[in-house]
Amino acid sequence: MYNSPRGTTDILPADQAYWRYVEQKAARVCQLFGYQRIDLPIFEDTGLFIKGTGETTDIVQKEMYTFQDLGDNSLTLKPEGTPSVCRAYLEHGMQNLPQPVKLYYFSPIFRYERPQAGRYRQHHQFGIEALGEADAAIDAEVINLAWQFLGSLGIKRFNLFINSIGCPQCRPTYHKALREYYAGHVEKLCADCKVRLERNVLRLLDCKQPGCQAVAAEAPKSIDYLCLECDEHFQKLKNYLGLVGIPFTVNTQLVRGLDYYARTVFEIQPEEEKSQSTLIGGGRYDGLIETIGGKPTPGIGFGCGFERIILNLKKEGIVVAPVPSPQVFIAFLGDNARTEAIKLASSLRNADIGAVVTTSPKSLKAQLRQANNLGIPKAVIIGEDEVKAGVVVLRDMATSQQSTVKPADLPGLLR
RNA sequence: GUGGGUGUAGCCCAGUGGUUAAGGCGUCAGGUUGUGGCCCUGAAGAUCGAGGGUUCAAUCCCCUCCACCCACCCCA
Repeated sequence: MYNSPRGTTDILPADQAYWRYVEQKAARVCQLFGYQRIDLPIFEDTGLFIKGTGETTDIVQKEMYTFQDLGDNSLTLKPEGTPSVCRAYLEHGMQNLPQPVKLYYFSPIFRYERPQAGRYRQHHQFGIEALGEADAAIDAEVINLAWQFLGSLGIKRFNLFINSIGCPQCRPTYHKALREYYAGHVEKLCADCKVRLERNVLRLLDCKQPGCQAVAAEAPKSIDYLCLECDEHFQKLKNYLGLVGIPFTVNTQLVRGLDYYARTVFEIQPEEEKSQSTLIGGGRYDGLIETIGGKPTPGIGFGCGFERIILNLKKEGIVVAPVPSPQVFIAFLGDNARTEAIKLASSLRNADIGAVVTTSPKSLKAQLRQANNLGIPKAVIIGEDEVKAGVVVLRDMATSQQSTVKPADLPGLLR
């Protein structure tokens, strides 16, 4: 016996309605905002992530599924979507398209992590990216799209948090201030944070240890150190969000784990926050495309985990429409009827009507039970008498009403 | 990677150091001759997560491993 690999799950027929629902809502909201679908490979050259995602990130340092293929190339199963999209943007000369280029994707994502509720080694993301536009209006649009998406799913309680972490011009000043501040409080920090102080000061801000939180609460805030341009950008973003009526909270301790973020970062959380609860996370990555070999090009986007969305749909008791059943079940009695049943099913399908026939002969009782269990609304019954008369019996499963009809009339009656 | 909890049929679960491991849901089949959903009856389905150990004997005790859940970490 084999099990699915650790941290992976099978998406069974019983759950498909949720997946299709989320996918359809996502595609619809993207269409409403003018974002176009792009599908990308699930593995990429390892270097793309080392450079793009960033060498110091946890993702690159300890979570990638990296392997050599038979041609001795180092490949990596996508640990996130953004670098792939940027690679495709460059590879296909999308700088020459009207800017911004607005894309969305669905992709499995692979990270070697310890599985937990809402955290998997293979999960599925819906993501969008807007490339080639620096104006804060696009930041607001991306956030707006995320907001509308959650709303369209019927999820009621969620909150938006935003922050600005500055740009390469102003961030050094802030980092310096942060380091100086923390230098005075080293003794109060947890072991992890002492390491972070050396490696990635920003991360100190979102440590969950009570001692560290107390220190972080008093720490200098990035928004107080923004350069003129970054500050203006952040003010504009807030204005645009107000314009479309999206409530937000500025969380000055919001930092994201990827190296490439600049200026805007944001997260959407369900109201009752738990440890693996972030529904949507994103931000601006103006340096990324240059890092992977393009001309300096601004970009912003977000990622959204299907599994967590569906967890919340279920938690909020949102009922989704089931994947529709075929319209008709064809029951037969005897070999001659069987022949007719198979031919009839085929011709109904050609007329775009879903039809199911029992594959091995069974009692009529068993066949109707099967129809019932499949949720099929109509049954056609063919016995020897019907074959002789060239008719069939049409039964409505909900009302139990039956009538004798000509096979040729069925498409009209069933459609 | 660290710590804690759990692991009995497809699902939910009872149970015991020793003859055929209980029940519910679901599945399948019957309840007379060609009719589903309710009800009744019956059947199939479990090497009691895996491996090792203790014991005359282990699903139950011990160890290891694996998986899932929870927290840390990280993130979607």
